Amino acid sequence: MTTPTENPLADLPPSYRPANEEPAILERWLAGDAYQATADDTGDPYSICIPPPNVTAPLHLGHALNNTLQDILTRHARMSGKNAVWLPGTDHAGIATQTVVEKRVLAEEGKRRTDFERDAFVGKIQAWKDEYEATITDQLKQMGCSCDWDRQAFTMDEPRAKAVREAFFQLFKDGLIYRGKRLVNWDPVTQTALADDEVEMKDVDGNFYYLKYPVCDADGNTTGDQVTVATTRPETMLGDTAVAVNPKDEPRAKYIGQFVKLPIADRVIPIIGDDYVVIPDPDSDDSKARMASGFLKVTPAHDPNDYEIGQRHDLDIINVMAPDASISIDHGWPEKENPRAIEGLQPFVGQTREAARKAIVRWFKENDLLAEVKPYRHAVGHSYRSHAAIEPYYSDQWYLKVTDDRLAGAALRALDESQREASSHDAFNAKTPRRQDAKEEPTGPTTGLTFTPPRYAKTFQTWHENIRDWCISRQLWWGHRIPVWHLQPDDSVYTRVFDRRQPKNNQEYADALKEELTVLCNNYMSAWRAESDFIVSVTEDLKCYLCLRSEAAAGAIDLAFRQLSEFELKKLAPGEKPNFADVLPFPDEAKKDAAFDFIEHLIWGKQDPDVLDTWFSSALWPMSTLGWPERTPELDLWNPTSVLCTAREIITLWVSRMVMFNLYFLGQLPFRDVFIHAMIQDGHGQKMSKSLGNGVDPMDIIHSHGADAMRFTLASMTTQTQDVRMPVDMVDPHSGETFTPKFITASGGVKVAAPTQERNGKSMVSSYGLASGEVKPSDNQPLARNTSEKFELGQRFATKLWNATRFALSNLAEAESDAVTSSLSLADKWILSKTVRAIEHADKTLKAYDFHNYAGGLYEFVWNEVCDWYIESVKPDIKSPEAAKSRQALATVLDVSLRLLHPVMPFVTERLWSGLNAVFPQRGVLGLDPVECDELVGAPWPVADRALIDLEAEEVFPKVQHVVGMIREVRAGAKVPPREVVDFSLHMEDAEADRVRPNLHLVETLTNTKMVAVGPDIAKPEGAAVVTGPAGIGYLHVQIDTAEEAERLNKRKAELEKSLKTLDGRLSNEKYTSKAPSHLVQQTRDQRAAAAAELEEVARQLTALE
RNA sequence: GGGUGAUUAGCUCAGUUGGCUAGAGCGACUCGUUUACACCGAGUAGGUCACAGGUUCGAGUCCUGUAUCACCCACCA
Repeated sequence: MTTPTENPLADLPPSYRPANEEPAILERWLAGDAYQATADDTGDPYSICIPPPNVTAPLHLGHALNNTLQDILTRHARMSGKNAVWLPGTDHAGIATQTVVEKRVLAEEGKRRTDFERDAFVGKIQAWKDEYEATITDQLKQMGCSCDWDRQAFTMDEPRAKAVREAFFQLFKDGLIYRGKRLVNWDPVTQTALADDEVEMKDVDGNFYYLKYPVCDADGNTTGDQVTVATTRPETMLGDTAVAVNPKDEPRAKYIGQFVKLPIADRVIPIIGDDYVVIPDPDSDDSKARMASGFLKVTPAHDPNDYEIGQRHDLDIINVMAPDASISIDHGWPEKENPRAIEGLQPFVGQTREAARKAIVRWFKENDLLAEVKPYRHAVGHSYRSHAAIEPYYSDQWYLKVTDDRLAGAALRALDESQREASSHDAFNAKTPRRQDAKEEPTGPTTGLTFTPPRYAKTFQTWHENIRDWCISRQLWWGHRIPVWHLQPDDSVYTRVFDRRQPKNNQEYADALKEELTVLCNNYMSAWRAESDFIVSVTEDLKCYLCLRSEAAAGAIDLAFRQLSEFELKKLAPGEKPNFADVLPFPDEAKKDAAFDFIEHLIWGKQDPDVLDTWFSSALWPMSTLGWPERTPELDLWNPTSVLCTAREIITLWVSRMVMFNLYFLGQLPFRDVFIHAMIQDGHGQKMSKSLGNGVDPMDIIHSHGADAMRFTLASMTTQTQDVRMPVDMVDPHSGETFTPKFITASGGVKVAAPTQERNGKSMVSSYGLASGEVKPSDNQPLARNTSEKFELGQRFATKLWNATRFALSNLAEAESDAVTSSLSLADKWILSKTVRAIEHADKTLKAYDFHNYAGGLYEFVWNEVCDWYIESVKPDIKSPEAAKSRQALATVLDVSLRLLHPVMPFVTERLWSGLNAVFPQRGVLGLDPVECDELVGAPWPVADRALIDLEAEEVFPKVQHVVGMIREVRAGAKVPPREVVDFSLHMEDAEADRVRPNLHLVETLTNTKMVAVGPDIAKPEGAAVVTGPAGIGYLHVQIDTAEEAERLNKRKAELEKSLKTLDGRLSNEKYTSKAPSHLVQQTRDQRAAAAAELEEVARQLTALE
């Protein structure tokens, strides 16, 4: 039913300008709550948690890709009738955000973090966060991301903080969080510990220094002998506590048991035997064996291997550095009473690592103790944030025991069997026990974790098989404060415990102390009616910690101790009790005496100043965004989520930890599907990053090409094997011209090469204040917008779709009513059949996360099949009364195309949808009856009846295409003017001709010819051009140059002879005909027959020409 | 040191379990502005599928080795 409206095309402008259309569409979606989901809706649940972008900076193209893919999945799920939700949010990104704010504050105010109170500085970071969270949210909205914005989360907002406290508490209670004094990866610049995966290895040029140590006896009397140790880090020798030799090292093993007198530090240290030491071998393949001296200096406080050796041999651990990695005797130096040592050390104290290294080497040289220096290139860990060299540093940190089978083991077992590699790891023989206080049976899956592409399963597996405990504390201000308070019992508690329990060792002492403190705390807490909200932990060295579950509990205890300090309890006489009653009104008055006991015997320690590693809160994301620890309907419905879509760099940092936590706390996987997509690099294969200045703001691309173009291009570039290269250009804001800056990494700086174009002899780059040569990244904030020609693909496609729709709508609107009965033409049947296949292809590719082929398939369908063939076929007659069915088909094909494309190009399809609705509201053909819908965003996904697949049409239409192709080729070759209508006759076998004959008007339409004869006995008209091909032989009735004709025919002849030779060779091979599948052999025979027939004809025509 | 991926047209990339006479987009060249579209249409050229062996009737595809590039992991003597 065509119901022409007033002038529907008035609001579909002739050319497509995304910037003119997208904002209004976005407005309509947001106002109409198009993205919202509720937990009480029916429909299969579908959920995705956004990988929360860091609030450090605006999003770049990598995010655009990541979020485009998620939006495609979400919109597809929503259209497919699922109860789909996409949960948005951002990550506080502890160290990263704090670092950028520190830099800004230093640049703008000249102040350092330590010039502020903690709360004041956190306020500054909070302001930064607010700014960038708003920017990021706006970027996502403009990209068309259909997140449920009412559910936006932040990893540090109150609901997420609650989840973090709860998770920490439970892990603490279950004994999985412990305090340990270990070597950590210390970043001396940001002065915090880093996790193993926050350390980047870089090759650096260094030296091997060979230092001579005098041998002595146990009392320090030198024997005159010397041993030579080899080291890359001479400055750590101040902390040496042994020299090690391999016991199997024949010539050197005799030194074991002797001592050396450590120079400068004036310390007598033993020579010990340890297998770890590499035996020197100048001919070895191992560079270490070539460089080794056989004597290894052991510095347990400054080298992880030495630490291990130290543990084995019970060596002292002497830290010789301050937290800023300068040489210091105030952080664990044990020999301050040795005046000779102090005197020797004095020149080095306060020097940086680098300066101390030179100074120590100089000292050894001056004292004739430097044997040799050899250059050596080796890998050194650097902070991924400050890029400073990591210092192995001995300090107290909190650890999560991820090595526990309940965590790493469970994660390993979750991996789908089809993706597991053979492994003897213990975890595969174990079974995860149910957690003690898990309240309800989990209903979700615990196994079947599947990676796409599958190779990333190996990364996951290897990581968990070699996992080490996770250092979760960070010495930062921006993050979740660790919910642990340090407790200090007074002496009377220790005495009481010791007297009552008579502990035999430290462990027993610690256990007894823990019980005692638990009773004390319990009394206090129960007076506040807050039982079981705390856990007391006592380490082996009798340090006491109190972990609190809730803010309320923390508040209660904090209140008590604030009062405590006011009363200055210490000043009271022994046994004298202050009167708390007035200031501490306990809910349970009966227990208040016991509560006072608690206050009296504990000196309130402060809350741990450290914060948690950012990834701790990220690990809870699929739970915390859905309301955990509350048992919300959302959590029940949408956890496990449907898929995690991310880049490979955070498989270990994030994916692993989400899997472990979700399994641990909820007993089920956070998701079963993990889709790992490509990374976007710049045109030179370098990773895009803001610091390199090659990061592209998606808003620039939206500005130049439109959001749909960006999305479509990104999706179609994403294949499963390769990273995506995106050459970055810049647009001159004044002239609009594009030029290509070149970015070359050079020691953290960026080189801007001369631009490709120069105007008026003046470099365009320098007109932006960018000189050629080294510039600082911060100088490189482009005034010009970035762009990339890559996005023209999507832009052209959007325009094509726009124009095809305009054509259709103008004809549908102006057409007469469909009173005359009509039937579907060959072209109609063919395109409807292809439409069904397009639906199936989209379904299949989306299910497989094959975005490249989803986008590519629709591009092919719309551009080639619909536009180039179908529309061109129906064009001349589409308005006629007889073409009513064709119009129905055209509208339907357009309808389906818009639906299929909507997930990847939501804006333009939505815009065209309203045009289609206005012009042709009731569409659909038998077998494909799309449900009407006002807005495409809420429209159902098309479902096709396979009965609409028309094999006959799919066979005949290509024959028409063949004939058309033949004619066009000759027309172009013969330089026939396109407007000129030329007669054409087609020589074809009868059976074939019968099938093609009803559709000859198509050939006429598509080639601008007039078909004068078709049949088995068509003779060549005098002087006509010959057209040959698999479809038959035709004669184009034009006068043609004989030489050109012969040349063309000879060329074709050569092609045919070549293929005939190949085919004959195959067929004459008996092994082929006997072993290859019969249908292939038959196909070869058919091909041979066709080629032979055409060759014969070509040869005959050639003879005739001569 | 270990691992993963890549190497296909001038450029950027596809190529599913071996059947290929190797494809697409961009760029190049030739024609063309007939009321959807020059952000277009029609046509053409352009490839020893990195290299060397092997398996097979048949290899871009599987196996082995080599080279180059990228990324990840690894305790800095």
